[in-house]
Amino acid sequence: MASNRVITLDKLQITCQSCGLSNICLPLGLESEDIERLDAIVQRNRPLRRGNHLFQTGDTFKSVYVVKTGTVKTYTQCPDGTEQVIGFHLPGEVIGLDGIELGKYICSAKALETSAICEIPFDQLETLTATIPNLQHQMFRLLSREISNDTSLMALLSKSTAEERLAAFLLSLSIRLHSRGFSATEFNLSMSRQEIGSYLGLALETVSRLFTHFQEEGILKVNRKYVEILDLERLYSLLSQQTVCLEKLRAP
Amino acid sequence: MASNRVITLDKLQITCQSCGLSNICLPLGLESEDIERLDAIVQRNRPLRRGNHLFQTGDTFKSVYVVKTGTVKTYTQCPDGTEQVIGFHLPGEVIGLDGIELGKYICSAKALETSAICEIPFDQLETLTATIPNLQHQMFRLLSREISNDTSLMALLSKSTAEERLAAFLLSLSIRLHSRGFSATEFNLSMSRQEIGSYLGLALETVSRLFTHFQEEGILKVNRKYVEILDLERLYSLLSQQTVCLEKLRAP
DNA sequence: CGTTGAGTTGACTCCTATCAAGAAATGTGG
DNA sequence: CCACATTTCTTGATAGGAGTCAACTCAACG
Repeated sequence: MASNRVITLDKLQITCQSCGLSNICLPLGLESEDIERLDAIVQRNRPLRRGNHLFQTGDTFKSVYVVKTGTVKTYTQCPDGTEQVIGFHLPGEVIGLDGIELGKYICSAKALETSAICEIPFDQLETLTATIPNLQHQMFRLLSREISNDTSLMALLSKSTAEERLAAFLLSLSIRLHSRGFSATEFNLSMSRQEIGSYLGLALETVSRLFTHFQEEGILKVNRKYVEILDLERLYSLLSQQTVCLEKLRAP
Repeated sequence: MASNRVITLDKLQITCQSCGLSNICLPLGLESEDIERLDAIVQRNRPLRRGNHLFQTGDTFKSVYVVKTGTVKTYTQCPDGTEQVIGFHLPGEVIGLDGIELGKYICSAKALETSAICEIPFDQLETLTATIPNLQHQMFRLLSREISNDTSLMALLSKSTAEERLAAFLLSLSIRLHSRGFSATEFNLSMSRQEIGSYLGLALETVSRLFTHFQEEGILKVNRKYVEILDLERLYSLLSQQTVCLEKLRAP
C-alpha cells in the first residue's frame, strides 16, 4: 500500500504548489499522478481581502480551505453578541473541517489581512480519498491532528495563568511561522489584542499588560503589532510548569 | 452512492450490537452486508475493571475503542505530576481518535467503573472505509464531530464562569445519557469532584461548593455521587448568556 | 473500629476582569 | 496635506471570582 515513488519535499512543493494539503500528505508520500489528481480538484480563487468572509456560521458545507498566504480567523458569535475566536489560521493550515459533521459550518471564517486561499470541494476530495488509500490515511491524520491541537489548547485554557497562555500563544505562532519558512523570532501579529484575548480567554487589557510585562523582562520587543522575541528560552521556560508540552501546540 | 437498503435504528442495533460505531453510520445508512463486514472486525474484549487502563500516553496506536457500558476517562500527565482530564466517555462514544496522527496515543484512557469496551483495529477499519464510501464519510463525520465538540468546550473554558461550566457539564451528561436510553434527570457521577474540576478547569473545592449552591437553589439534589436534576430549565438558563449553544456540547 | 480517601465548608489571598481615562495610530474628507 | 473622527492600545484603580490552605465530616473498607 505504500507508495513506491516517494516525492521529496522540493518536488512536492513544485508539483503541488496550489494546495497546502500536499504537505500533510508528505510523510507517507503520494505518487505523482495522485498528486496531480489532487491538484486537479483544487480551486484557486481570487485573494480574500481583509475583513471578508470565507464562509459564515450556518453556511452549507461544501469545501475545505487551505490558507496559502495571509491569516484567517475563525470565530463564533455568542448569544450576547460578543465574538469568540476559535483559531488563527496561518499559511498551510486547513479550515472548515468542523463543517463535515452537520453539513454546515459551525463557525465563521474571516481574513485578517489579504489572504490567498485554496478551495477543495469536499465531495470531490472524498471521491479521491476513496481511491487513494494514502490520501485517505492522510485525511484521517489531518482530522486527528485537529483533535490533538484542540486538546492541548483545552488543557492550556483550563489550567494555565494568563502569562502561560500568552507565552504558549507566541511560541505556537513562532513554531508555525518558522515551519513555513518565516522567521521564528520576529513577525507581525495580524490580529488585535482583543482577538488574542478572546482566543486565550483573557481580557484585552490583560493581553496588553502582558506584552509590556514581557518587554520589561527583556523577553520581547513589542511595537504595536510587530513582535520580536529576544529570549526564546525564557519564553519556553514560562510554560514548563504545568502546561502540556508545546509539541502538541504545533498547529496544522 | 446512497444505499438502497437503509437499515432502521432497531434493525441496526440488533445487527450490530457489538459496536457503537453503527449508530454513527445511521444517518446515511449502510447496507446490511457492510454492517456485517464492520461487525466482523470488531473485537469484544473482556470488561475493563475500575482503574484499569485501555491504553496509556505514548502507547502505539493500533485501535480505536467504543464504550459499550461504563465510563472511561482520558487524561494526560502534566510535567509537574498533576493530571489533566481531557474527557469522560460514556456508552456509545469513541476513544483513541487522537492517536491517528502520530501513530501513538497522546493521552491515557482509564476505566472509572467496570466498563465493556469494543476494540476496532484501525488498519482494518481503514481498509473497510476505503471500500465502503458511506463508512468513509461517517468516519470523517465522526472525526469532525470531535473537533466541533472540542471547539465548544474551548469556548466554555475560555469564556464562562465556574457556575456556567458546571451547568454545561451536567447538561452535557444529561443529554448524552438520555440519548443512550438512561434518565436525563438522575444519574450517578462516576468521576470525582477532583476529576470534574480538572476537566472544567476548576479547583475541586469550587466544584463542591457549586454542587451545594445548586442544591440550595433547588436546581439539584445531590448525594455524593448521585445527582438528581430538579429544575432542568433553570440549569439551561444558567448558560444562556455567553455560552455557545449547548447543541454543540452534545457529545459523540 | 480505626484508617484512609473523598467531600464539605470556612478564611484568606491573589489573579484577572472591569471600569475609566488617556495616548497612539489609522482612516476620512475637505 | 492637514484636522477630525474612530479605533486600537496602554495604563491605572478597583472589585470580585475562584484558588489555596486548612480543618472537619462522612463513607468505605479492611
